[in-house]
Amino acid sequence: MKKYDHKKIELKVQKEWEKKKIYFASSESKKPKFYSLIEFPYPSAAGLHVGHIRSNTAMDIISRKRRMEGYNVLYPIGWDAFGLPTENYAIKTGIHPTKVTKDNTDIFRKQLKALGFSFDWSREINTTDPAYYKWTQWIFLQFFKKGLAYKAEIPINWCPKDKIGLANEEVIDGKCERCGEVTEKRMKEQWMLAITKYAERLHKDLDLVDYPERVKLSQRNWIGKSEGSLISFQLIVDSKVSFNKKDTNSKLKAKNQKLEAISVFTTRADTIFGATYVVLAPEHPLVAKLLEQVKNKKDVEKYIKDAKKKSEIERTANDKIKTGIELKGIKAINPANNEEIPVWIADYVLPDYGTGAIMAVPAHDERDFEFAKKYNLPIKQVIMPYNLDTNNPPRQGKENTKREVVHIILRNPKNKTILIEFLKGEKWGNFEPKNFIIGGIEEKESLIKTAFREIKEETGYINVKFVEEISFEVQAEFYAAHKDVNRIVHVHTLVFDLINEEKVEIKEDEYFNKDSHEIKWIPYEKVIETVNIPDDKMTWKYFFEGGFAFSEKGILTNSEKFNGLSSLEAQKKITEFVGGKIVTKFKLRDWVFSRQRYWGEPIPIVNCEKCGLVPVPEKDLPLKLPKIKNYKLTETGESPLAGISKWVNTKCPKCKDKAKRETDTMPNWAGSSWYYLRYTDTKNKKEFASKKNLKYWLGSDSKHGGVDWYNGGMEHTTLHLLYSRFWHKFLYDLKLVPTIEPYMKRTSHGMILGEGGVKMSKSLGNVVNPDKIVKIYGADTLRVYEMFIGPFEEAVVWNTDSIIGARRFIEKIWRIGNKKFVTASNLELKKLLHKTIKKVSEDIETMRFNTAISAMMILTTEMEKSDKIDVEDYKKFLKILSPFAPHIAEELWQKIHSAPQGLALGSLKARPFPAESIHFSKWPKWDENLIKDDEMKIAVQVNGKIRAEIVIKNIENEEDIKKKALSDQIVSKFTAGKEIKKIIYVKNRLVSIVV
RNA sequence: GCCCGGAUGGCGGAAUUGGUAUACGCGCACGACUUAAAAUCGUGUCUCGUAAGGGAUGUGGGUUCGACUCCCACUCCGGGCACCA
Repeated sequence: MKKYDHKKIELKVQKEWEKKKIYFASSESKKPKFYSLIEFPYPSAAGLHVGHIRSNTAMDIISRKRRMEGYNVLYPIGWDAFGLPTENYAIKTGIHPTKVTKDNTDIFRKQLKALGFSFDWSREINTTDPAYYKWTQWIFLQFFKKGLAYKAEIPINWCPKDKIGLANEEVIDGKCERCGEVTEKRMKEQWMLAITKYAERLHKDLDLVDYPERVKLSQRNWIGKSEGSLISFQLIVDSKVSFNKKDTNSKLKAKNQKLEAISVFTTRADTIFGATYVVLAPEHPLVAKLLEQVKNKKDVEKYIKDAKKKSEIERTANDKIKTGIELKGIKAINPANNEEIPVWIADYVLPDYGTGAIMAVPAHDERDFEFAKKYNLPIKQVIMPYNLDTNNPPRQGKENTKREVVHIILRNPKNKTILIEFLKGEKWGNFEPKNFIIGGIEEKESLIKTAFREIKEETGYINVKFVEEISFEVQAEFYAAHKDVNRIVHVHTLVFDLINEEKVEIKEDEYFNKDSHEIKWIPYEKVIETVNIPDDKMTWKYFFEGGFAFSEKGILTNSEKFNGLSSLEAQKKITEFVGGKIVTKFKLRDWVFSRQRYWGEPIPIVNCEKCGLVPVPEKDLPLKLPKIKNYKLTETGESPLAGISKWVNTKCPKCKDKAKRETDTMPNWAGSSWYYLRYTDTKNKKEFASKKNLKYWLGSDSKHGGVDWYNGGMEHTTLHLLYSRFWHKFLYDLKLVPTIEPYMKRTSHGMILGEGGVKMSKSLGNVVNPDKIVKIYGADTLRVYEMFIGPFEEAVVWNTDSIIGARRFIEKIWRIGNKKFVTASNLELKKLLHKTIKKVSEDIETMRFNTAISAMMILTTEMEKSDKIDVEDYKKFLKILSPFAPHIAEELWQKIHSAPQGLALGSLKARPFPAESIHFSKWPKWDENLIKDDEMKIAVQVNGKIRAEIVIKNIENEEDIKKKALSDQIVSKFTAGKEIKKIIYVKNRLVSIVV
């Protein structure tokens, strides 16, 4: 037999496939359809990346398997060719982007064909083709007509180097995603798409689709849905400032001096009694109005001006210190308790989230806390942590008793220690508490008086001095064994200092005596690790660190009639009480849709002085990009199109007067937002795709239809994937697509990293050239290698040295083809084959390609050893191999069909394609009976340690197996003289003996 | 800071989801074939120990007859978000 020659085989097979157009997907078929999709590549000058090959091969394997399972498969390919790199290249070289794109796609096409992907090349699309972008523009006009595409003067992220406005998503760490230049804010009139109108549906419909959880999660986070309350705070002229203090009617008059009310958004209405000030964003529209009433107008104006000047980097810097300024002479009224509280302006409040104004609750919000500390604003606790004692939880059926309790931090300031009580014995179950001095408050007794009494009773110290009450209360619930009741205690913590060591004798009783009770002085820094009840731990931390914001939910305190409610209950009740409204807000912003660049779809709108923004009539689409000589950017930030007066100056489609064209182009996310729809009907001149074809390829079940399987990168989760879901939903609303979601199933490949575990990049010089690998090892080897390299959904490191393993596997398959085949079967081998069919069939579905290949490697090793291979078995093996290594599988398949039985294949020259392609043969089924083993080895454990291995037969019952295990020589050595307590038998796995 | 991943031999990675840890591949060592080399095939390859046996899945604890797998605390690495009230 001739040596395996990948070059000859692969080229021949590929030509044959192309000639017979075997991957052509007809939209008229009785077969069930399967639409598999990869993200179409951007045809960069660098050529195909090994990462492209990874995801393309994976979906190729799935597509090929589906064809063999009888599906009519659409596996299309195209080019996402608009965008900056091509344009920048054009600027540098003067070569027209169209030409650059053509050259690059030619290279990509050749490379992809060399890898043997089963794309339907007749459906190739290109986003820069006017026949394609005609429909991108057409869809944009539909957005415009529905009022979802609009122009707005907004601060945009401006990259001074690329001279382009960027969407928030394209700014990474305040820098341009493409060139790394620090971006700045600029006010600019931009085209926007109202994706926020779809926020709720984009969020909710994730329930319908089969995406990886982490993808759903990050989309949900990006959309950022939160439910909260809108609450109005009445603003008034500060009574103290405006009126003479002697005026007895000052409060009344102040009430008459009502200003505007401000609406705040909060998710924590339960904390409103702790709202000690309100804050407006510097950009808040009300600020200008209020300025008239403000006493410190000049300072406030200066602050606002400075805030605007700050760059994005400065505003979002990690260690940014919060700044703000009070609006003097103005107060807000907290609607919960009618207290007058100050009004501030600060840039930590974002203008475009919620209402651009907040109620600040420093005790329960970290940002407000930080701000309050800096400007000495009051901090008032209204939420108590709720500590359920897990060592000693409340018991069902026991009486619940409420108690006010005081915990005392008794300090010895001389040696910086505090007193901790140690309770011993089993009074608290098997938990031994270590805590501060604790005492219940007797009726009508003050906290301080109680504390003095408890200190004396429990420690004997009499000379102590009250220092302060910690403004951090806690609620705890536990079972009090000595009283047989459940306790709900409200803990107040007081700090005392020891003046001297003078003591009286301690009275002992049953609960409280020397044997069970001990007191120790613990240094400050050891308190946290010593104390073991959560209440004291938290309170100490609060005291020692000088306070913190407790931002979790809990139980209300200092909130008048709402005291004792849980946060959740209180949110609704308080919102109602203050006349607020429950609303939903989203983090998602509208999509900035303009780019001031040349190489994109022109926005088909005409600016007419009389008629305003007028859409280009649909019959005039596509609005083609004009040919220009100079792609250089304008200093004004306008698109290069603005310089082509012949193109810009046009007539208004409505009134026929002189008008100017829109010169902005669309972002490169536009073409990719709907490309999967065009694939269903690439040549259609009347519609972006016919309803018939859409219905065939997406399905007619609106809730459960769409592309069957879409694989792509994690980096597109919040960009492309979200954008295209938005477009699709919009088109669904226009009844132009049959399903509410574009993609039924989404999977994500991991990146291929360069050697050393770093990203492949030109600058690091670790980019692997796939052409070279294909030349040396062949496409089949490269495909197998990339699938074998590691788990598909995780990042893997490229290692050129390991490719040889994949090549050896392919060569081994070739050598097996040189064996003499028989019709008699080798049962052991047959069994292994069927196990492998099962494994490969299942692993492909879960994208565990690496273990599928591993199983086939084991099978081929056994095949090569065997001198009897049933030709039908070998054919089955070739079938399961064929999605992974389609060329060699096809070649051997064709040889078998031209070989007389019993003859080594190698002696024959295969006529090309005497039989139908292997890729349309029937996917083999495994025989369950052949998979079962009638004899197997299982392990025997004694006390959890593996001691022996026994052989059992399928037919043996559990008792026999246990007996066999016990009678084993080695096992009996370990069980000798010991009592057997338990024997556990796990079917077909092991016997575990406990002695 | 928050969210999501991850950590297993010299290396890439397996482990039926709680049941014989290290499958498969790379590398390495030895052997066969060869005048020789390459290729190929075979054998071995976590670790300590002559053996019996012991120890190992980032660290420390826990649950269990039994833990890479579950729970708690932590370390390191990768990715995303970042004042979203």
